[in-house]
Amino acid sequence: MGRLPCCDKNGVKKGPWTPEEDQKLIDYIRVHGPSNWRILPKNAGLQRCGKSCRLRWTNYLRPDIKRGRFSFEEEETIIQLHSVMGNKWSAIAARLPGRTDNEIKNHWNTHIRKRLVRSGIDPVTHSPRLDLLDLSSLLAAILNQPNFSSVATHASSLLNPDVLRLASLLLPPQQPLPNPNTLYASNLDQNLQTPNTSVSSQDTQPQAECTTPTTDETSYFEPVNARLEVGPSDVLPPLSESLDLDSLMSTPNYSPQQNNIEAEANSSSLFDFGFPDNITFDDFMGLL
DNA sequence: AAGCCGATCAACCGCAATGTT
DNA sequence: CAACATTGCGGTTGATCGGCT
Repeated sequence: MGRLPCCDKNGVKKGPWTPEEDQKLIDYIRVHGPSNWRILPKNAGLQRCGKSCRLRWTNYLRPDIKRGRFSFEEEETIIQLHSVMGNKWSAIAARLPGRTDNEIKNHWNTHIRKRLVRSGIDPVTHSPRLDLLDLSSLLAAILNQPNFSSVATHASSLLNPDVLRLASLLLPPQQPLPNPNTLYASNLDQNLQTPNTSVSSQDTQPQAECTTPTTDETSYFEPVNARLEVGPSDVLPPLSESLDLDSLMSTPNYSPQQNNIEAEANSSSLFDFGFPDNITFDDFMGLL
């Protein structure tokens, strides 16, 4: 079917709104309510398209809009909801009173997504991106430290355990990995459960322990025998796929069906540790 | 001081969904 | 039921600002 333009382009102003225009829109809606956006600009004395008026109202002028920095709780909620809903910004906004879909979308694209990428988490699948790091150089740098044990302990609180485990796989043969079971012998006694076995990047389940310092640290260095049974090709997609920069930085179409209920639960635990109320998400990520 | 560059976010565009005649 | 109107949504753009050289 044919579509008429949403408004007559002639004589319709575009670009940033002036305070006078804002006031006209507010005054009109205060009296008549937000309805029939097509005739609203004409009745309100605005040289604007109805669509522009609606956007200005819903995204900026509405009295119930909360502005300012996103709190950590809000950001965590966004991450959790995005892991389940994907780019359904309006649905996410519906769960965050006072925030608009546009605001959440902008915040995701400019802050959250970049930081997830930087910390090795795929912002689309919310699972660790093992392909983002120069793993062998990372691990070599760690191993070259005089006090490897302390460095590893520190790094383990920052890095995805799967990344470290994979790094051990990718190490050149001339750099034998110190026996992790010795390094973490004291911890093994407390961690008798079955270690993680799969680090497939195609596994869409978020790795909850990724940034959680309190989880199974011994899994970073699970028994060598187990690691030797798989090779890098078993845990990484082909390079042509994994190193596509566009795919890293873009947010492609996303199917919520890819994730199951467990993904929702796990994603929420991504940042599931004690967090002071007076620190923001920005502050937290700046520490990493 | 000027120019460059990246980050941010308000606003726009196009399409899909929904409502109305 | 088709045609059209309206609204909602997500992706993208571009103006602006601050930091850096």
